[in-house]
Amino acid sequence: MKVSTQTKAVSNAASPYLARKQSRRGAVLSAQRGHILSEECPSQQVLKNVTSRWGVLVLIVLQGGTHRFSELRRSVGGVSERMLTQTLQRLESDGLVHRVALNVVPPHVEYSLTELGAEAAAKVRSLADWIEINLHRVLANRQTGRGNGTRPTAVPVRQVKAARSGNGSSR
Amino acid sequence: MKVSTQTKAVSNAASPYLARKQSRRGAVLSAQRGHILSEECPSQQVLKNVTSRWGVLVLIVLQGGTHRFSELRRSVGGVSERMLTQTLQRLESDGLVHRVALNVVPPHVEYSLTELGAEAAAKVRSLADWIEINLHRVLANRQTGRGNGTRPTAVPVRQVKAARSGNGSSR
DNA sequence: GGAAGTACGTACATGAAAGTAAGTACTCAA
DNA sequence: TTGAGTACTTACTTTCATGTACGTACTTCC
Repeated sequence: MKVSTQTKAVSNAASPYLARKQSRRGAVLSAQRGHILSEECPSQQVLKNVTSRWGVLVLIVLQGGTHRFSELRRSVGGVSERMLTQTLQRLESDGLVHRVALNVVPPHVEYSLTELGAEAAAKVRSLADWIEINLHRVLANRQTGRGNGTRPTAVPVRQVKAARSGNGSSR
Repeated sequence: MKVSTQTKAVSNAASPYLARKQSRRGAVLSAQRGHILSEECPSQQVLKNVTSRWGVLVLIVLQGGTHRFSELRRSVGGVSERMLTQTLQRLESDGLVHRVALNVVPPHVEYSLTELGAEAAAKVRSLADWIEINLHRVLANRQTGRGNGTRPTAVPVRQVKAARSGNGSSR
């Protein structure tokens, strides 16, 4: 019953999407790039885990070094224990986070980034940094109320007979 | 509460989260970084728009140049018209995407990245590229079934009396 | 002359993500 | 002796994202 196919259904077919990319980078990348754009490509799942609401924040915090579960909970702000657990488990199963449970009675678990995780975290943080730095530019845009100016609500055009859209505009 | 503070509640208070970061970067960044980690910081909303399932893909496609709505729909693979519209509108209101509607009868609308959007798209793509290139490493991890090895399901420790967790582990 | 294409808007349905609350087995400080 | 802290799990609920379907005002293709 709805096994939350999240972390599942990926382990089997680990083939068609792993096309060798290093062969002729640059060219292929901008031309076809059929991987992440095609649905059901496992990379979309990884992307989701990494860019999920809490995933991003956890990766950023862990960039600062090893943290205990409760430290993470306090650092992130707003996470519920349930969500933090789930996020960490997904990141762990993707090999981005390393978990070490000390076998003591008041539970003590330490989380840190793996090599893989450190690389991903760097990318994620780069994005986050950009957003924080440019936030004012984005907010400025929102206030000027773009997004509904030219929008014609329905199709109010009436006497403007078609202009034959026979131009390739792009590509 | 529960005003669906999503797209709202951002326009007014555009202040406490816009702390000047450029002043003493590096240092502050790794030390406090209170912005994206604190809930209700508008940057989380921007992050969500940019890293949403379709947001990422649209940005990547638009990096290839101007596209019409229908071109985007075909390029992305799996998007419904509704979702594409919504995604584009959010990106537009964030000032990342520019929309030009030609006033002709078979509707013709062109979407392109703004300067701001191009910067964001570069970051996003960097992440996406990393994921595609390292996908095999992640998938390899999943198959070895990490994530439940050391996990003690409940609290099976019994005779291991507390080891005084009085260490600062990190930070 | 009916079908398909265009770029949406809107209503409804579903499924996934997230929150809430409680339980666990034990320790330590008050 | 009560309360808080630890690192979770499980069950249940709510919120949100997304999908599906249909309408539109017109044109072009078959």
